[in-house]
Amino acid sequence: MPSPAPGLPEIRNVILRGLPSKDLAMLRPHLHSVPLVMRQVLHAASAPIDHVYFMEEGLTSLTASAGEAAEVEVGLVGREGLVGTGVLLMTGATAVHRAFVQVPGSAYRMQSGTFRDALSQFESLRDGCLRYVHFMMVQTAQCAACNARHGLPERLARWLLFSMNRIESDELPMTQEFLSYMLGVRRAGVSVVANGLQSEGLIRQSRGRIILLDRAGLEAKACVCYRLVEDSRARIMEVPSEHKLGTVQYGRDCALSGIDNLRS
Amino acid sequence: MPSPAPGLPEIRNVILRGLPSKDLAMLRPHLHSVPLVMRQVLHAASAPIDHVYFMEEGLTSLTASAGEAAEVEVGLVGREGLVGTGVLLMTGATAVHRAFVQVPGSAYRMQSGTFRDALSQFESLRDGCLRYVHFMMVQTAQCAACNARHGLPERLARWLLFSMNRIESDELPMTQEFLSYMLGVRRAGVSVVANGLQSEGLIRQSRGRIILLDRAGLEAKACVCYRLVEDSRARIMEVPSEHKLGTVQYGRDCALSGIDNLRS
DNA sequence: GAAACTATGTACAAAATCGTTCTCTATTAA
DNA sequence: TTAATAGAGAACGATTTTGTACATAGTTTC
Repeated sequence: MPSPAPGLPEIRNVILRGLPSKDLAMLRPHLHSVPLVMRQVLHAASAPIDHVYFMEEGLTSLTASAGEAAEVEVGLVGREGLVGTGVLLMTGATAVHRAFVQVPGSAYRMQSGTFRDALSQFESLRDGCLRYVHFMMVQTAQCAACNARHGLPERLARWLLFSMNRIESDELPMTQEFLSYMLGVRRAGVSVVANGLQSEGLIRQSRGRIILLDRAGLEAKACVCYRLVEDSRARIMEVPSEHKLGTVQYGRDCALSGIDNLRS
Repeated sequence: MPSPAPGLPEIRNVILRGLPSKDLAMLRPHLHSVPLVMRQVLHAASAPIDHVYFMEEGLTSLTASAGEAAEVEVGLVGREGLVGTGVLLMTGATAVHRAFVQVPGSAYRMQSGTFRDALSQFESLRDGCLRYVHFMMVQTAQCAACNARHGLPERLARWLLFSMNRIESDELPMTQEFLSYMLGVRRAGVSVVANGLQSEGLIRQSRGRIILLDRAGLEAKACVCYRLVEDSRARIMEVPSEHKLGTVQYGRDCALSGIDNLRS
């Protein structure tokens, strides 16, 4: 990891890290670091988006409504991304989805108006954000295909791996109840499948926590969607311009911190 | 319908119609009208996109791969849209999906390089296209949610209505085989459900053709997803600037041509 | 007009998922 | 310490979807 500029906290967000330092310096005064607390709603569905959030840590979930009290997840945002993409795409945009915090963390927040001004001024920012929109489309589309064709075990494995990659941890603070909600299935169904994974030694669960024990094993359980989306992320988001700050590739050959003392 | 400028064919594409006539005139030399033939592939998955297509007539389907010979539809493009959105979002973009022609028609084609140049020159074009990307995200996300939560009958009804709206016709040239492919389900399943709809008098089928008999009835069968996506399309794509050319709102209260002589 | 092909209708057992309900246990609150 | 609550495991039949197979009816080809 490169050390931060003196006096300034290090930036972890992949989009911001991809900006030329000159541009970043000019944007900096408008980026306010805010904590993200559990269940916090960053924007509601069909409501105006008043801030965008460059994720620094934690995990945010985007959901679409499938009728009465049935929300299904259509995207996950970690430090590679931005919550509030609607602002990029349309003046006075109201949100397509609901965005809420799944795993607490922090983000750099910017007012939507300021963000729009910044977009027209900085090509680097525009490029980085549009690139991220591209990735989000891949993610959502693959989610659609996966929901149509793949069984619960494969989808659950995919979701666990993808989420853990987003927060760069082998431990996921998440109840089965919530998981079922995100996948659009029954809670009891998740219970059965998760137990299967546990008895195969791939994960370990305890009330509201899921711990990865065997990454390779879980990847073998997941459907191709996992690999497709992760590879897309690497291709789309890990651009040459980020080289100067170093690159992180998770999920392929990068050992995550702490994986060893969790094994067994 | 407004009459076209003398000597020029009328433009039907919603994005192009939304452009100021001055901008459109400058783009015109780079827009080449091309026919779209059945099953034509406009771009393959993970291949470079060399042209973008502003749809004029017909229907193009975007699919994502869910493994071995399993493609699932994640979006439909009619004359409201553009095929090749990847070019907007990323320099040297390779396609996320496969795009192929479901219902023959025509489009205005433009070279990707030219399109990129045009985007940086014309704010109106950039706005219109990004707006469309926004709608595509809504569509794909709703598809993901729908695939997760809703049963085959609802999804089939949704698909039929949405497709017919896209081509502005009550008749859809489409086999059950193909339908099943798009929805990611068994062909026999579609057969049973479609028969149900037919015996309820909502549609009529004959080899490779589906005819809408009772729009209101079919809308009642469809899940909320249909309404959500159509409403989004109206909100996002039917912008004030299109007023000067007249606006079309399908699916809500607009009687489609020929609906009467098909009834009964 | 016969043959070949394509699209559709139908059937049946196997599997997956669902909705529901009931425990049991770990954690939290009083 | 006790009571209340939330998370997880398990069981039930009901429903949906699957995989597979075969029959029938339009359509095209020769």
